[in-house]
Amino acid sequence: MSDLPAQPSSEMPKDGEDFCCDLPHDHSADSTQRLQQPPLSSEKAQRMAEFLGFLADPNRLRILSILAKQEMCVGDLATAVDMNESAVSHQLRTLRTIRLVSSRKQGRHVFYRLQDDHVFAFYQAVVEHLDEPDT
Amino acid sequence: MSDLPAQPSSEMPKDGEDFCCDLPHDHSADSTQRLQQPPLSSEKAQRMAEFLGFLADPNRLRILSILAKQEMCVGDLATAVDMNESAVSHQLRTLRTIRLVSSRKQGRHVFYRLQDDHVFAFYQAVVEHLDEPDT
DNA sequence: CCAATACATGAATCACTGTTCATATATTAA
DNA sequence: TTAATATATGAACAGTGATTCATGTATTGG
Repeated sequence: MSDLPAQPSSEMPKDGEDFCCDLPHDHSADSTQRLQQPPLSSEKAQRMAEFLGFLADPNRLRILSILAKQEMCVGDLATAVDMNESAVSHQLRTLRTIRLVSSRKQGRHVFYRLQDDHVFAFYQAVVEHLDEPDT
Repeated sequence: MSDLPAQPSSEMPKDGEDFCCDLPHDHSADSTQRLQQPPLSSEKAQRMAEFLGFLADPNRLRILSILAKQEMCVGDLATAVDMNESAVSHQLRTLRTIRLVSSRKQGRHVFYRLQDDHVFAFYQAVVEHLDEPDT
C-alpha cells in the first residue's frame, strides 16, 4: 500500500467534516508523515517570497544587471534603464533596504553597487537558470 | 582615466538638456561601452520578472515544496498548506499555466506534481541560496 | 436519476506595489 | 549667498494579484 502512485488522504468522510483526512486508516506513519512535518514553514516561505518579490521586477533586475558589472550613479542608471530618476531612486532605496546594494557618496553623486558577492552569485544563478528553460 | 572608481557620464551639461550624458569626452569607448550594450534586454528582464513573480508567493512556495517531495491531490494540498480549496485550485491553475506543475486525473481526484526536474532543481537552488544569507 | 464529492472558474474585493509629481536636502559653482 | 545639479522622499494614483464567495462541471455511489 506504500508503492501506489498516490492516495488522497481519505475517500469517504464518516463525520460531518468537510475534509477527507479525518479518520485513521493508512495514515499511521507513511503517507502523511511528510505531510505532518510542515513542508516549508510559513515564516520561511514568507521570507523567501519577500526576497523573490524584490527580484521580481523588470526594472530592478535591469538595475541589478548593470550593477553586477560596474558601479554607477543614480542619474546614469536612470539613463541606462530609461527610467525616471525618481523611480530609480525609489527602487534603489528598496534594494538598499534589503541589503542588495550599497552606496557611496562622491560629491553630488551617489554611486551604487551590489552589496556583496553572494548577491551577485544568486543573481547569476537566476539568470542562468532562467536562460535555457521553456520560453 | 580608466582605472578610476567610476565617473558619472558627465558633470557639466552644456546644452539645455536634462541628462548629463550628452556630450563627447571620455565616452569614446570605455565607460559607456558596457552601458551602450543594453545590460539586460527589457523583454528578458520582463520574462525573468514574471517567472520570479510566480515564485514570489508564500503559498505557492509551500505548495511547490510539497510537490517537490510527492504528488498530491487538491484537497490534501489545501489541508497541508491550510488554505481554501478554491484558493489552492487557483494557485494550481497559475502553476499549471506556466508549466511548473502538471496534473493527473484519477477518479474524482486530480493529482499534481512538479512538471519536470528543472523546476525541482531551480526550486532547490533558490531554497539553498536563501537559506544561509542575511536574515 | 439523484445526491454527494472533488475540483474548476468567474466576479468581486482587498491589499500591495511601482510610478509620477511635487518637494526637500545636499553639494558645487559663480 | 544664490542658482543649479544630484539625489531622496512623501503622497497620490493606477495596475496587479491573491483570496473569497458563489456557482459550474465531472465523477462516483445509491
